[in-house]
Amino acid sequence: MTARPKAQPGKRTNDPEGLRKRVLDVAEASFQARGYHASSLGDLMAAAGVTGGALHHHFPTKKALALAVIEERVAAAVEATWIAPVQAAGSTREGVRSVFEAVAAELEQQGFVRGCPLNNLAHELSLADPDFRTALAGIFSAWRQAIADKVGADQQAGREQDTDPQRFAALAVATYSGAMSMAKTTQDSAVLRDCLNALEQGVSSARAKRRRRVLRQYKAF
Amino acid sequence: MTARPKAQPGKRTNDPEGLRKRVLDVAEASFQARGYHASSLGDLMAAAGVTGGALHHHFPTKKALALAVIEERVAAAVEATWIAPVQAAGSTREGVRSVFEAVAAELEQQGFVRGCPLNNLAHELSLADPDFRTALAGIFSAWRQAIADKVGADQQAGREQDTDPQRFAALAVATYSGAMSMAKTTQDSAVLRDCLNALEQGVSSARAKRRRRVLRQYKAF
DNA sequence: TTATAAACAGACCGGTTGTCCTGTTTTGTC
DNA sequence: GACAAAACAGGACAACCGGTCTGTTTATAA
Repeated sequence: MTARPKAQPGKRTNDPEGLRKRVLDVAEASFQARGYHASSLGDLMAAAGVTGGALHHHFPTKKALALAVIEERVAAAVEATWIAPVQAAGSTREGVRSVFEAVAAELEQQGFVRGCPLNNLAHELSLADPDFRTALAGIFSAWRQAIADKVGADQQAGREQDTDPQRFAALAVATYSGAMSMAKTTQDSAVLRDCLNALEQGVSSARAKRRRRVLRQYKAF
Repeated sequence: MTARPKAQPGKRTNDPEGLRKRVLDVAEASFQARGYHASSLGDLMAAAGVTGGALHHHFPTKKALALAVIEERVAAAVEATWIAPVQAAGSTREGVRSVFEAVAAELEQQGFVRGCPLNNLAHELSLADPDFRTALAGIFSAWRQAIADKVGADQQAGREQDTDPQRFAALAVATYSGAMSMAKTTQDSAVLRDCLNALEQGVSSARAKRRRRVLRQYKAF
């Protein structure tokens, strides 16, 4: 009865990749639901079924863990939720609409709004540490650029001629971010549809504006 | 040498209102810059020059302090920054434009983006506590309603006939919130102007759309 | 097998946090 | 001036946090 080797002696199996994934899963969920500062490493260890030694082996500090969550998980979430669907869509407008509707539908099905992972962490960590801010800003930049590129592709196809790609991309990202912020606070996803409709009314009427302008040019000749 | 009455004996002056104001000032600034969880009461006490007993007398818990900051300071900031200027403006569009430009100019002058007080706290606290969420949601609601009412006033003056007040208000609030989020993360206020320009292009061309529609009606006759 | 490093376990520690508590001083009221 | 309540001072404390440390087990390669 000198040394008690845990429950069963000698039944451990090293699985560094699996353990790392488990930790990231738990951290991503907890950061999303409770935020960075409100998530203690003790809670994460318990939720992931991981000891302190193992956690420290993979992520030396809490900051390193958060940085991994941002770079691997949050960036991937933005890529999967926004960038890929927009790129795959027939047009920027269709892409934006499909994302808004998909997210709204998902929120309504869940009945609970956790908010945008990127914006959640961005608000809490952007001013806390330059490394956090840089990582988060990079994701925002990629997100916005993907939409701007899509507008550019539309324009090369003869559409959206009087839409400024960068400006529209900023508007789309900002509208979604802000709508998710309101949806999270009010716990009501309806604001997403309101914003989408208002956004589309403006964008679609931009086409009308262009037609009228072209019409005037023809008249002028 | 039994009891040592601080530095100078008997030179205290009670100033409950002033002390309370000082605490709220410091808390508002710290919550804005570092967030709720990252702001310790010890830091706030030191910054405000207040002892633990005095702080506890006015704000029994940290939550009570945060609730006071939200209800008294954040709500007032939204009122002063957004609601009052929009109500005072000649039109909704002018009001929104003036607010965006005023904030952008202020940020450029400061050279630093701290973000929107309401959104900062909303992201961190909405899911943390129902009382927080309710208080924050109320501010969002008042903000949005003020803009919607202004659109309604425009419509009674014969303008913005095909603009949905609630939808446009949601879009304006969301765009600003999201733009501030990006500006904070990138530490660049330019995105505010991008969003404003994109927003105005959409909104102003909505007028064009209506004119065209009216024109068609006349042609039809 | 044996050497070697990676992977993991688990206790430990200094510092911090929010809150509470007791006591003292000031203020208002009769 | 007496008295009660409000305002304030400041220490104490238990819980918790993140990080470190030592030691053990597992995998890898020679």
